[in-house]
Amino acid sequence: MSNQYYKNKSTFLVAADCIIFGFKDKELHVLLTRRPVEPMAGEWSLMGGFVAEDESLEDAAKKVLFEYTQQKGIYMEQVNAYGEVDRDTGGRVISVAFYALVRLEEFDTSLAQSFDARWINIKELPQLVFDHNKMVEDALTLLRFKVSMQPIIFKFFDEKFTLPALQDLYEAIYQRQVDKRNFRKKLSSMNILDKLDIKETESSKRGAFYHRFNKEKYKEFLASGKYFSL
Amino acid sequence: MSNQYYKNKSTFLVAADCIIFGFKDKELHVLLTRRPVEPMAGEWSLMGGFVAEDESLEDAAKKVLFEYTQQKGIYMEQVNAYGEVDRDTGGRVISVAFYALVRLEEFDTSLAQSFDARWINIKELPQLVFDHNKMVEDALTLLRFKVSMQPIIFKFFDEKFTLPALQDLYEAIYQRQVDKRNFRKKLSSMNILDKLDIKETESSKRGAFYHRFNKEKYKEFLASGKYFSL
DNA sequence: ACAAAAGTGTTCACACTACACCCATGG
DNA sequence: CCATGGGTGTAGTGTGAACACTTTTGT
Repeated sequence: MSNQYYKNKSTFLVAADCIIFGFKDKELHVLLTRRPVEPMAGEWSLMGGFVAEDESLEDAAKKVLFEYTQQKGIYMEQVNAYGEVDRDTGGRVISVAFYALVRLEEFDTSLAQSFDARWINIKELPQLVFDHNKMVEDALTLLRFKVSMQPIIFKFFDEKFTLPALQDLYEAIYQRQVDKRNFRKKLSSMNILDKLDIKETESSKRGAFYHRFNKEKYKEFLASGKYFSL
Repeated sequence: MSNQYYKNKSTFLVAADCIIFGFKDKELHVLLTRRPVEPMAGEWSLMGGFVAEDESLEDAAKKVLFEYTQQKGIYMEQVNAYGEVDRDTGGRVISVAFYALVRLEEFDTSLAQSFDARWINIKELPQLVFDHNKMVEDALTLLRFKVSMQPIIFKFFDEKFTLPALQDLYEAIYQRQVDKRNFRKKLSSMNILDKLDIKETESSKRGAFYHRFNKEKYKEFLASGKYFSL
């Protein structure tokens, strides 16, 4: 099928590696696994898989995501391609990294166990195989940028969330404390959330009202010429 | 050399495509060529080349850059990897795009002619082969972001430049007019430029003083806890 | 009654915007 | 002497940061 001018060129294994972020215990976590194959078998690693002939890079990443989370429609974004000659000690592999945001409320922990996978606090990241630490670093940089520009922070939650939890997540992503009055003021000035009548009462006695991201309100917000900023 | 677990996996042609930006006639330009090979021979295309077995992705992009510009030490940054199954109609090719900033003062135009290459105003971008238009779009988005955050705008110039030219470039990158007093105020507040005693007298009668980006001053600026912002 | 987290407004400093005139020079 | 682009300061407005107390409720 390949054109004649494409002959005699080197070909490469191409992998899709996923930096799967989740929010848990007021901290940002990454899903890691013990690498199942040689070389470096047993070492901490990102979730990954090789790209197949009839798959796009995104398809390959989605396949990996679904395999380990069983969630569909996960928010995903490409980070970068990594292509140092010796990056993978098992052979020449070009790897394309994607980060993904998963909703931990609906995460099946038994799944994780069958893959020897664990949610690791990003503040306690171990040494990972190959250049995976660099991938996580790059993914975090991109995540921070995107969160500040687009309403993707809500994708960590399954529809509804409390403002204290949202703030905890924000603080976990940026690793810095923010004033809750200022945080709430910024959110309410955008008018993109619905306050529900229900309270979440597990993490406090008084209880915090649930809120919901309202897509319609967000469209109006954009239409008024403003830009999202957190 | 490849590990046994890597066998029986599909391999792919991998290309490095370069979005080469330059500043000319008060407008941002991209270096394009007439694609020399089938399919789509003769159509407008970015500069690109296949990655070789012993090259990193960056090496491959640098090779392409050097081939078409003969400049070394060009500022270069990865944009994204493109891997749709049918993106290249000549075969399955994964392409990694890089943007680069070249100094047009020292560009050898005879070179460009021998490659059938031309500097095209980004406001008049023609239809390009495959997904190259998307690549340029993504590169521009990234360039704009980076320029606003890091002092890379100076890499369009060969050491010295005038403030009017710098502003013209800024306006060309963002496609919007800015007030020259505000623009200069922001620059001078950072104190990262040296004003030279020489004037550039070609584009005006009075002449505009040359300035130079001062790396040492910039380090001090960063050390004082401030962040670059344009 | 008290501990623990939720919720709420105001003030101040700084950064961004808008805006208009004089200067130097070549022709 | 005039046309062309280079160079300069100020006032007003909006945005981000700092800051403390009251409310609710389970124990």
